Amino acid sequence: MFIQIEPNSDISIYEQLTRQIIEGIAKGDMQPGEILPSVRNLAADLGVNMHTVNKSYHELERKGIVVIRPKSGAVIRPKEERVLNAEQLEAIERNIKPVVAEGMVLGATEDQIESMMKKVFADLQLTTCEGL
Amino acid sequence: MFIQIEPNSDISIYEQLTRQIIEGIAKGDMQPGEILPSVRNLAADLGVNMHTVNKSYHELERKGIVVIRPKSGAVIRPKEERVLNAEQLEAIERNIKPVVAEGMVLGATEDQIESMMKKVFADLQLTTCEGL
DNA sequence: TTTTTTGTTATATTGTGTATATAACAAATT
DNA sequence: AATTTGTTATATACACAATATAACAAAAAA
Repeated sequence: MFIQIEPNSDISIYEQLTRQIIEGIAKGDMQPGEILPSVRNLAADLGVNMHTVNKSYHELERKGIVVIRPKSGAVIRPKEERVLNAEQLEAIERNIKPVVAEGMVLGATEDQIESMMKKVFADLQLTTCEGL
Repeated sequence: MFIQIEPNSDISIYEQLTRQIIEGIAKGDMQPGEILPSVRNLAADLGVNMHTVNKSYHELERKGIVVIRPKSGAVIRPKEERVLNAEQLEAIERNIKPVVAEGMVLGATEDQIESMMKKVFADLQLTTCEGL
């Protein structure tokens, strides 16, 4: 995995880790069904504490992205299981709202925000090759 | 102003305040050029500390949404001054990225995310009446 | 079946950020 | 002249982030 932690970021380490793992899955760097590195191994690789990685994995489980098998590992949920329920849809909308509002107030048009979204979407899905 | 603070939220008070002020401006509840309530008044209204409100106002200034005139007040920047610079565009994109990535991994399609964005956009711009 | 690795749990410490409280200051406003 | 304003300073309490160490029991590997 290609994860880069910035210790002096205003984003906490476990949050940086969580985001980068999510982006990694989105990009296809990590396939559904795969097991994430053990908390001890990844912690050693990144030079952070075991518990910080563990916290990130549990955050991913809370979001419904991985399933933690006790004493075994964190498995990326297969695509079949990724059916958006109402709760998750609301969570996404709750996340989008402040971002869009801030963009609007700063003077961005709907088109600008939409094209930004599409750009991000395209960047992430570049290596996924959905249709194959 | 119609601001509601949830003390037991996982979002900090000054962050809740910042978001709701931004949404208020987006909706048109507060017009550009208007002066935000004094930190002491708003703090008293909401039942929070003066410094918490002050922190929120400075966060709004950092984002480029208000201008603080020392010993006077925080003024909502007029629309004419709202020209998105490169830095702000990057900030918006940086905010959008993790939200879109999470949505994708949870199984949302580009269309789903796009329509969610448009819904949020429409809700916020409902009372703005741009063209009048 | 040993040995190793695994996540889990517990305790403790350090540092940072949030939020509050109180007070005083000087400039702006009334 | 009196009040209100943001600013600055100090102090306290609390929660969270991150680390360190240790021990445990189950899973995986030898």
